[in-house]
Amino acid sequence: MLEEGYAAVSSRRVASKAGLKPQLVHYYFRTMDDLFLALFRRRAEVGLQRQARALASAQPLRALWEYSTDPAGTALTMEFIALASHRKTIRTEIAHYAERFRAAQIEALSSLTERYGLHPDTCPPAALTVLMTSISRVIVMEQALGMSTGHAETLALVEQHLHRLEGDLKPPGTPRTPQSH
Amino acid sequence: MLEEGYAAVSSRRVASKAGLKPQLVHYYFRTMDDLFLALFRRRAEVGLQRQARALASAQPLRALWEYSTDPAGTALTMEFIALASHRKTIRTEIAHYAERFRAAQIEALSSLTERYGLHPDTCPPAALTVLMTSISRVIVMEQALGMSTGHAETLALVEQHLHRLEGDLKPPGTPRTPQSH
DNA sequence: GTCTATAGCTGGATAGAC
DNA sequence: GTCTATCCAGCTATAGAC
Repeated sequence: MLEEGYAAVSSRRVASKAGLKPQLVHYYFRTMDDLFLALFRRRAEVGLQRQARALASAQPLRALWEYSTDPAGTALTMEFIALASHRKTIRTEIAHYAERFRAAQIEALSSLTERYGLHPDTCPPAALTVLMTSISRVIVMEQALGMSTGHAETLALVEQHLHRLEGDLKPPGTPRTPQSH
Repeated sequence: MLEEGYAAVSSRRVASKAGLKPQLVHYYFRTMDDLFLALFRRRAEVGLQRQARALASAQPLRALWEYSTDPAGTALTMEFIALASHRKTIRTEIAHYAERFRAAQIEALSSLTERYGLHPDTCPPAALTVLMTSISRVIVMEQALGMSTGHAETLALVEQHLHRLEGDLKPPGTPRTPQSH
């Protein structure tokens, strides 16, 4: 899917990669759409857990931002969205999971608004999640195409806000305030 | 392309829509990629002109926003991007035109910064174009999937900023200040 | 579960007549 | 420019043997 797109994923090629006969693919997944659905669900469940860990970390916004700027993950997600645009059953499934991702983000960010002193009118949590998703997705997508104009300025803007809300970037194990032992 | 995706565009189907034989498609465009390239270029040139008109209007930001939230246009662009992800020649061409679109936006917005009293540090024109592109593209994409969570809040945020910078939405023919004749 | 065999379709692209 | 003819390849999916 990553190298040649969803349309290049055939039962023959999948079987060949697995060292099996193409008919076995149809034995496990009757249609190719069934295979895509199974693949998407497994990926989405793992992703939901990773996102939950990110949102529970010491710097939730930074962790979320790093998670959403992963190039390989974004590329595969875009491929699934392209597929979903033309298959109703897959579209329904993707929309369902995407709403779960977003709901978890909104819930986590809502509990941060007072801690961070965010005015709900200036930028409600729901809008913040859409903003972060949009920016990361489009920049990663454009990078994959070889574009770069405006990226540095936009990333600087994001970093500026992240810094204001969560301070410097700290490695995962580092406590927010130095502790003596 | 819109209904079934770029992978469903074949010389046979194109010819059939045109009431001709498939071989004629190969006569005019040796390969299918040549056909996609020609289609993309024609669309891009028209788009550049439309964008230029939008940026030269009385409310450039609003006009740009309306232009970039067109569902059909966005869907087709996303289809070309999906195609470009897997064909080098098409990727190069799309990146080239996308940079031209962006450059025109940045140039137009740069001349607006002082008129609108925008601080270049708060939001440089280059970042503003990336922001508007990102938000519109992702929201339109999500709407196509049937998602809606967070859209209202985000659109309200955009409208709020558009209003601050360019006032109310006025129909194209309406002058910014009432004029007597 | 894994295989062989097979039906039936769709596709890109070229050669050469007119 | 448009056609006929053609090659060769790829694909999904099912039936049925072992």
